[in-house]
Amino acid sequence: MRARPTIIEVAQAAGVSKSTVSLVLQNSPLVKEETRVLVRRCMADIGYVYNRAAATLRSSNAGLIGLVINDLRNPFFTEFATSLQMALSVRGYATVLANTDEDPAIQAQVVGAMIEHGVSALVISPCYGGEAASFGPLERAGIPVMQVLRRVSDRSDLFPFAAPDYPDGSRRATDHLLALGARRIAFVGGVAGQAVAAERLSGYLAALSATGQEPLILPGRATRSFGREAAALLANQHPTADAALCFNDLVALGMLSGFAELGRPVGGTFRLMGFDDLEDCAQVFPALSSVRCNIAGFGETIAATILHWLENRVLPPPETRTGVALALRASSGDAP
Amino acid sequence: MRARPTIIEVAQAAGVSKSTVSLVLQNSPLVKEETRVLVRRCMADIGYVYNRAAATLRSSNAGLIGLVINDLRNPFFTEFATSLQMALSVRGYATVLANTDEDPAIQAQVVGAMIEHGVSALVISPCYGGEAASFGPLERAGIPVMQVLRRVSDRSDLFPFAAPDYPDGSRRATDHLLALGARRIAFVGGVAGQAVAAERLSGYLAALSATGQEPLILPGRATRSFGREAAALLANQHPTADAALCFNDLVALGMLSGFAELGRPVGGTFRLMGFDDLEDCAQVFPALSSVRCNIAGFGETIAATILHWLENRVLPPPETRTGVALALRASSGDAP
DNA sequence: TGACCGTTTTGGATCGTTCCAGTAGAGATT
DNA sequence: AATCTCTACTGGAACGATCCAAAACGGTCA
Repeated sequence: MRARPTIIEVAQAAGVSKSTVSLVLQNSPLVKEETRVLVRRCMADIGYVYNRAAATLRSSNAGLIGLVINDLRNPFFTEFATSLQMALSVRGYATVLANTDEDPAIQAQVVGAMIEHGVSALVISPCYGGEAASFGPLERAGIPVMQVLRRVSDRSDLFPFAAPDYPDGSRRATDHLLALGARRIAFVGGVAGQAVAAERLSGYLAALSATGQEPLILPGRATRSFGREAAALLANQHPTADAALCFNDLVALGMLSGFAELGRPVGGTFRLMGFDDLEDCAQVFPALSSVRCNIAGFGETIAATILHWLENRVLPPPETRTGVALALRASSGDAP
Repeated sequence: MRARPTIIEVAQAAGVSKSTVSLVLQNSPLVKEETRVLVRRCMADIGYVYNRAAATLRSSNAGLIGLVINDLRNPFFTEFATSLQMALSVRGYATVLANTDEDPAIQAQVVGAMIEHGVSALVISPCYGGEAASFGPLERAGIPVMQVLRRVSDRSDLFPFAAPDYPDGSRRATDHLLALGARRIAFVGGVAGQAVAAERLSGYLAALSATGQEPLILPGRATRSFGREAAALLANQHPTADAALCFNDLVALGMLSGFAELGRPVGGTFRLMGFDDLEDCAQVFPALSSVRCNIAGFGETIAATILHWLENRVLPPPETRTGVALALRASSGDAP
């Protein structure tokens, strides 16, 4: 377990100065090709590894990006985190990840830790509540920060926001159900007062208001188990409902098993749609129609946006909406 | 966007030396309670934030733990990563996470990046292949490294291994199916030649060999879509099979929808069990029996183990197996 | 009073880079 | 021949903490 070699040792081995070695490390055009090759070979021979802590101290650019997620166990966020991390890795940045489990106190703590670690930028899918404790320190740190998937701080000038176009998605999903002849469409899941729930609900309400159909809203947690309960609730309390648009796929998948349990088929007399288009949707039976957010593509877009901001000082617009599409399958009733 | 204050400014404000401030930061018992309080207040007043890069440079302890995962989109690994990260966070460590998507080249690259960032220790659920490119640099870096969930490097002395007791789990699951009267049990999913598949298969084979029943093995990828195909395959090619133990829950969930598609009920004449006990198992219909690995608890155990190694230089045993339990539900046929 | 002791505090060296001002040397220009 | 320009390289001063040997302080004791 020897101490790892430094650029000074590399410099000695190559017979140049440490400054030259440093320039080689930065791929500076100032060094002759010949010396560059020589230095690179000496590094390999000696087993040199770059010490980023030292570089960071001097140049305050750690090559670290923070990623804070409110609920990593939810596949929607996992997919986002994974695609973002991999895109950053390709560009030479490492990702410090933290899950907050929707807890503002944990969020404040991990944001603080990330600032200490000198992350160059931060992407946050925030939890609701306790904005000041997290966004205050971030503002003081003066690093690029993007809010994604949810807007919690209203300082979109400082913390630009990006998300799929949720209202458009639910509007189109509702229109689709209406076009298939649904007369009573429920909106199931989503906690009142949360921004994402409000957005997804708004498209549903907009589409319904054009028809005169009364909304039927069953709010609840965005989980499979709530979906199951909701299936029973809907069957018992609202027998006239002939379709449901769910807050997200988890709720819809839960409803699907709830209906299976009740022995009630889905896709014929009752049409069901989810939201997010998780991988599972295509694999369950009957296959679940959903609103595709292309979350992997979204993750890559965010990676590009934040790095562009970081490297070229180009502030993104305060709000970015990415397009959504319908993924139509058997559960909404138009597949064979 | 002012530069952030340093301990020197804190020292001036508090009227002490920078050394004292440093001692306060390290919670050293050498400083008087009175001065500690004074210094802490000055830090808060000034808005001081700790600069870990500087501390790391001097003391080479970054408070960063690397976590490398072969397939983060799989909920099993997500659950592990999340619980590990949160446990580390509580202990004051930040987590640098990378997904390798089962690609040895990506793995080598991210491991290199983590070493550059000076992670103090690393936890890796490795991909198969390309051991040298990842474990060579790790050995040279001389940091604590644990292999979890999969053993790929056979240097268990250098890279201790920890995983749930897979063979025991599949043995007990198979015994359970046998006890319920299953006469022909298939093992579905898992790629031959991979260590985890071999282990999970071994318990199945061990349990069967005691009965004289012939094994029936349908190898395949550990995905929902393979599970769906396997359901059809089993129904068509092996009609005598009356039970299946799957390589993991994804395969079992896929089979469950495959059988639903075929109109064949599960839980009565055909018994199905998964492996891992993902959250979904309890929510699908019929609820899926599985082998519970308590992966959240496993994540916390690993956090404790690696930190104990790091902080107290106590090398963990070369192999650790954590207990598993059966989670019995309707799909194996003994629930009402 | 002065030597001694334990508790707190302190200045200066140090970690491994990057940055900056400057130098050496080769060729072009006057 | 002297000056200028350009390229390629260099030495030393940062960056902001930690570490260490030593000093300051207050109290005890002979």
